[in-house]
Amino acid sequence: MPELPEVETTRRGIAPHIKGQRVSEVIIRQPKLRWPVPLELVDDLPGKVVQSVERRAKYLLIGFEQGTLIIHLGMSGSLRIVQADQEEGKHDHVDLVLQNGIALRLTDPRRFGAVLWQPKGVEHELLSHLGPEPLSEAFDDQVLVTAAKGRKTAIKQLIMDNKVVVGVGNIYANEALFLSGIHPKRAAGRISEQRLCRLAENIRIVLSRAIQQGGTTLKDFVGGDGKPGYFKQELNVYGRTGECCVNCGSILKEIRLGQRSTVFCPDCQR
DNA sequence: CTAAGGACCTGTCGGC
DNA sequence: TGCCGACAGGTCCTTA
Repeated sequence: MPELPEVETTRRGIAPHIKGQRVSEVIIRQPKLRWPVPLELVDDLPGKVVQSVERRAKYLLIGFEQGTLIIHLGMSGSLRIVQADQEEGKHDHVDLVLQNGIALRLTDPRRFGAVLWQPKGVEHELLSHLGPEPLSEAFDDQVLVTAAKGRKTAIKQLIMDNKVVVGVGNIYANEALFLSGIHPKRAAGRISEQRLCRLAENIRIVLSRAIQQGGTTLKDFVGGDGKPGYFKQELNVYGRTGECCVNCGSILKEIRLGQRSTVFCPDCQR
């Protein structure tokens, strides 16, 4: 589930519940995630106070005076606020129990997610080579132009490369390319500056609109009733293979690009 | 340096 | 109904 908009929605949802709270207990039921969950957290985290809840790319950063708890939701992860005594489900791997009686609970069936600890002072290796945030000023029009120069890579793979720009997942890569009228397979180096700028703009638009959508279901999400419904938004191409293009009516096609499903309009996207 | 593919996991769905 | 393969919103790591 988690693309950048959902991670941001999660961040906004959990922040008010955990910020300023002291950790009373850490429960690790399943340490085998993408990387082993550091078991020292069980002994070391209790007593510490959550100072900040931030996001970098799709990583959630829970800041303490002594360091940062890094959480990634992988492909199937979600974080929810629950009552600390709520019975755990099959894939509820980690609980951060807080002194106010609630717990931040990580659920992740596929276990591609991660929970890591980074002591204060040094940036974590995973975060140190990331490109600019797509919704920050650092993602200006030059970013794609520079990154695309001389590259033969398919443009879709370029915008999904975290070293170029972070947070553009499969769904929104497809959508942004559709809005820009660019064929996903087009060599990045063979796209005009003007079109690359349009693509950058559409990445911003698509992501911020999705965050707004996530925001509408924020309440339900935090209440523990379910997941954010942002993806109910109108997707133009993703998941619509074989259906009609909303622009021209042609049949949307699906191909594989770097093992990922890629949907586009063969007539609108060149 | 770039590019391509495998790896990590479980759950679900479509076809036979 | 049951089994099997393909596929799913991510991304690091190895290999060429």
